Amino acid sequence: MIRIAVVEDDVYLREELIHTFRKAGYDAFGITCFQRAEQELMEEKPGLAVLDVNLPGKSGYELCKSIKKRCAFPILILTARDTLSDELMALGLGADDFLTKPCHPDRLLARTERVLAAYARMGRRILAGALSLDPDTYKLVYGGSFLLLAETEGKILKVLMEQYPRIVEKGELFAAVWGTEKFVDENILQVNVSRLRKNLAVLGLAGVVRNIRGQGYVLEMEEL
Amino acid sequence: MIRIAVVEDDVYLREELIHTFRKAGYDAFGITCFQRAEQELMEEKPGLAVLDVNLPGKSGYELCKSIKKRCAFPILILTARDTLSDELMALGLGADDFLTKPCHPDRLLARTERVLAAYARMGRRILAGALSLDPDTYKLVYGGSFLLLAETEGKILKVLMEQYPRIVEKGELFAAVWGTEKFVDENILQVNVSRLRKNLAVLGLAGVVRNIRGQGYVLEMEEL
DNA sequence: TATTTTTCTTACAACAACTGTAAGTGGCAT
DNA sequence: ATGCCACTTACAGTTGTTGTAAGAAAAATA
Repeated sequence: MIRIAVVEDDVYLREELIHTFRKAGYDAFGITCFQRAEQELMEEKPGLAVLDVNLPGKSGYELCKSIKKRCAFPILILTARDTLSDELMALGLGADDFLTKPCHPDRLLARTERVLAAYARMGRRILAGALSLDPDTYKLVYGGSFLLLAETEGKILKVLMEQYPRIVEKGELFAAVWGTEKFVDENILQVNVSRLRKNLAVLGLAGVVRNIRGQGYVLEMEEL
Repeated sequence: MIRIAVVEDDVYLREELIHTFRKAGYDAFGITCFQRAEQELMEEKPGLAVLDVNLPGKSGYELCKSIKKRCAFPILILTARDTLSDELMALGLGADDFLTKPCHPDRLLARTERVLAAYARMGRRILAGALSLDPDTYKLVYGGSFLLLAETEGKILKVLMEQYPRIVEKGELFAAVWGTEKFVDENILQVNVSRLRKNLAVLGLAGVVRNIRGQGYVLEMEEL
């Protein structure tokens, strides 16, 4: 069953949204601790998130922006204000759709289904900055062109993207790629990072995989 | 430059839309012959199509539906009526977004960019019925699961999907897959079709690739 | 039913791509 | 200046993909 996170401070509206989703067969749940909303969303990894932009504390727009930088699930923005600039702002932040309160259940569900169908059809992807990686084929899409990575290189990049923008220790990489913390040969990682870098350079992504001496590897990108 | 097709019967609105797109750096053009709109769209293969649903003759909804069955470009529905049922209908037909007239240029461009970004990010795909194929990796997505095809099998399926629901002659397949009409060994096609079928069966797609004795192969699907 | 044509299936060997090993070079830090 | 860490290139084993070959099954024709 598809899980949907509802981030909304108004109790009544939140429960109504959750109820609407549950009746339609989704596994909806509310997030009430807005300080930890981002963290919770990244841990839960729902199939979709509905996000009120008028949250107390951190702006919902900020939340949307920082989630979209590295999340793989779609986000529906919900707002009371119905101005064009709000809508443009939301879409500019990478939201997948924009709905105004009050919102008819049928409209909510229609938009939800459309977004989910689009995501399902393209298959799941891992996003980090402007990079988009298919975790099954290791096809990396960036700025209109793409690159097909070999399995090992793809796995390394996948971990780096999932953890972006964190530094990933070499032990973690060994665990994720070869299934063991205890790396027999330190060199094999370097060989594959080297190959990965050479391939990324073709896309104009030279210098993106950086080594932090004694710590591990990071993805480093300026652009969104 | 990205090409945008505008299908709208009102001259003024059409020119205004085209002008808005051109000013934003798109290569927009109008389609006026609505009888041939579908055919023209399939030939032109624009990067996006804006479609008025209140066209003379064939309903815009019908047009959207039949295009979406086998097109790979996004469609924006434009309508004068602003009822919920119109919107639900449009989204149900597979439209990528829904806008009401009159539409502010900024909103139009924002929605356009969002849809194009989504398509660019997922990379181009070939659609036929409920099947979605990545023509670079030959990853086939269907109903929540997926399958990675080998190159030759993928090429065959790609041609069948591109031509869906037409029957494809064996000569065409040889031309597209091996680059020659004159097939040295008739058998190699059968071998690969056989392998393709076996793989498709895993996804529950047994019987989808059909042979028409003496003519060629077709995709046959009931569902959307 | 017998015969011919077309299509389908399985096994096998050549080939290409990917992976890890090995060995040596380069760069950073104390 | 020395030692450690990171990088690069070449090579060989392994894996998966491709086309060939040969025979079985199915459909049309007589």
